[in-house]
Amino acid sequence: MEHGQTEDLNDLMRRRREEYHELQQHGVQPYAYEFPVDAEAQEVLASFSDDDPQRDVAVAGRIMTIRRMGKASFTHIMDHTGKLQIYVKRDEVGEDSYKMFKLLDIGDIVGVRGFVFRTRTGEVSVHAKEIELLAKSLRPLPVPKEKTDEDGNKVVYDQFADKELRYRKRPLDLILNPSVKDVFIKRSQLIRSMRQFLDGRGYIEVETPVLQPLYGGAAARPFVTHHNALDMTLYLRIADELYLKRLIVGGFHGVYEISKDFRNEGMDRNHNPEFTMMELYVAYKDYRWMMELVEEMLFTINKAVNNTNSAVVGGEEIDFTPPFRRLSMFDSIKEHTGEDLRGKDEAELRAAAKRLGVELEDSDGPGKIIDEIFSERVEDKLIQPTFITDYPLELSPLAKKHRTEQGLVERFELYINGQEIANAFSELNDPIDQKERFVEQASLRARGDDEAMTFDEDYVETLEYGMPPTAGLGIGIDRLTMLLTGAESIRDVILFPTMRPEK
RNA sequence: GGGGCUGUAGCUCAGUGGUAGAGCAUCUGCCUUUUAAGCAGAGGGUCGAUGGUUCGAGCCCAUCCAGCCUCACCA
Repeated sequence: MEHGQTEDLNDLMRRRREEYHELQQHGVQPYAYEFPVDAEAQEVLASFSDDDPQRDVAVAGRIMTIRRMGKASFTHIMDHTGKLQIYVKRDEVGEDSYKMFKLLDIGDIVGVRGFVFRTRTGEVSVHAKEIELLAKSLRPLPVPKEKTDEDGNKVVYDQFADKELRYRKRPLDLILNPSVKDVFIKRSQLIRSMRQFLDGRGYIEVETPVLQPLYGGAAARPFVTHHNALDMTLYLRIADELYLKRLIVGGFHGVYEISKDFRNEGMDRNHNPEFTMMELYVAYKDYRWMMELVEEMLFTINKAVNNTNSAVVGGEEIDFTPPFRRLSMFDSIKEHTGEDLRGKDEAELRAAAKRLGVELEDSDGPGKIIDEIFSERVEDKLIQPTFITDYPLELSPLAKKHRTEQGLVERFELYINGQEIANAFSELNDPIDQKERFVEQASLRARGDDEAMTFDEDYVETLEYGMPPTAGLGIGIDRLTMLLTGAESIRDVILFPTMRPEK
């Protein structure tokens, strides 16, 4: 795709290449080897004092604006902390340097040595004594114009706002829309804080296979690949669950993994084919214990990211202060629809769905009907953090039967802002029960449900050695990031979201 | 997969059938504290692609490609 690009150079790019050669002819190396930076934009601005205006600094960054006025010019450079104005005067930097400077463009990266001062119009700037080209930019950078109006509001003209281009050309997006970087800094803080939380409790971070001979642990269609030397089909993991629980059998008391999972399904605002999941398994604990851990973890993480007890999403303020509300699935449906589905058979459930205007497939069993009603009528009303507990058994082939409620499993999902953020259960550790569940899944698959779980004999065999009671948890990192940063699309929290190739 | 919208200069966008436009960016000239700097001038286009209708298509029609929004399914 990049071959032959020299033929397609438009005038702007041709011009920059000419400048590149011209600079070389004047003995200027267009790509320097290093520059000893000793100050950053934000800090220079913050620490300036009119009483002591002669501080010398060496700063470096990308040229974002240039205003040339004959024998003197102003330029803004941007480093990783922000923008800083540079004053370049011919009589100060010298004739050769000023000639070099005139060959520079928006997008070029420069190093500047000079002293900090305040201009006549009041902007703290660096008065350049030396300016040095560090990297020539050969492609035009669509830098938007900015103005600060009388009320101090920043007005941006010709913003780089095309979503397709922003996702395809993320480096440009990061340069031109600096607030994008904040989201990914927060994402990093989120993951770091989660690790600290889990490490602090002594859980071990592990790595399990991405390439799996059998995929499992969730209901989803996989990506399929092939290993040449073994001549076998391998699947990209859809979840880590079964491997992590093997490690609990192996004697780890608590393991977690922050992993990329892959699901071969539709893409939209909430789904990317590859996404990041944290899964945690802790021996001798159940799902009730896990609720408390989740509350505490999310409160801690949000505090680390947003420095408050809450986050704002879509105009709603989400309060992360524990404890979160706990509500059984049946009670949540009763609360939001008036229908009490407890103990109802399939015909009664279908009648309730009809009353509520929830459409069903003929093949939907009782568990699926309850889930449909919940999804349609309850889910999006759960704005503040709410644990929905005790799910129908058919929907949860890896969860343990409820200790008192017939037909249910000990499972919870945490809903925040109408979205599922966490999924957890008391893990099924009875190998005989587990085998029966897999058989049930296999029959669903035979009936054409291609999201039904595959029968993992090796996993059942592992359970037969004995797995302690275990609590398991999965948290979607991308969605949690969306929640904590107020992002509206998963593509805004993934640096390089999956895109169809151009052309 | 269904529905809606979009694709024109490097960027943001006008352009309802008759010689492709604006602002910014770029280039030339002037300008030594400017800040959407300013003034004067210049260059820049396979109008997403292919086919069709027409004397004539950026515009109308069809198909395709890509994207966004939305609904359905999924974390």
